[in-house]
Amino acid sequence: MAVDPECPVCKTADIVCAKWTLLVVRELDEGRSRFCELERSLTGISPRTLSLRLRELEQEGIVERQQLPELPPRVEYALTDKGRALLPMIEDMRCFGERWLEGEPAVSATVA
Amino acid sequence: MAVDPECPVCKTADIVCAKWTLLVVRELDEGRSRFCELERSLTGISPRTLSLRLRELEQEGIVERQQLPELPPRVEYALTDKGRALLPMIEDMRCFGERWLEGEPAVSATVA
DNA sequence: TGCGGCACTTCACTTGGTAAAGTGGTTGGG
DNA sequence: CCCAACCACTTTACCAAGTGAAGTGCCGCA
Repeated sequence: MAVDPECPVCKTADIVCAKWTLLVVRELDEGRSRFCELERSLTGISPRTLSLRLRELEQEGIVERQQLPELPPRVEYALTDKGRALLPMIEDMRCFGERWLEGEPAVSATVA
Repeated sequence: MAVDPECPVCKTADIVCAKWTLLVVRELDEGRSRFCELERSLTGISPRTLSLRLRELEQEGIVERQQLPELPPRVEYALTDKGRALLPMIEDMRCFGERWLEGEPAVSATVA
């Protein structure tokens, strides 16, 4: 997926532009969470995609996977500092969406 | 591609997470540009993808397409205000990339 | 007159994401 | 005691997005 491995913007885009990535991060910002909890709050995500995304994010050091030593063994995911460094982007996107994408999906001019 | 049409973050992600989108925007922030110039500066993009992306971005009101009345008719693309509203995200991504993605693509721990 | 540039489009192919079902381990209920 | 359900995922088959290479129609220039 990489475009220019030298360019910080490209490298970041390669990570965060995979579908659901930012939503997973936003969800984990609410607090550590288990697989099935994420599955429930991210309505529409397939377990396969969630699984892939969590593994990628773990490899990138953006989320931390913790297998609790209980029985049955639950698994919890949490954001790392690196992961929290993605939050400003999400905030920018929220602002952009609220300011420029209100209601209609960019149909015609709202001139009047 | 849409996930939750009510959520500003999702709606924004649906636009900016298409491949090359942010790079096109960044390129146009350098000044208005023509199709083949974009093709040359965005090394690796296929003309099909560039064409699709420009059309989508035009529909969203993020870029402006201007057919100059010359012969042969050149076409120029430029950012709108809405398009410039995406620049903070790109800046965040650059920062993130520089701070957290230096050099290695997240191989192993840099603990020491 | 034919060569090259511009602004794309078309086509065949690969990759990424989805939906639905399945797996293996672990309780809890009848 | 055993069947159902829950958890944390995989597997499989499919569809959509992006790629690479080639092609199109228009033009100007030598």
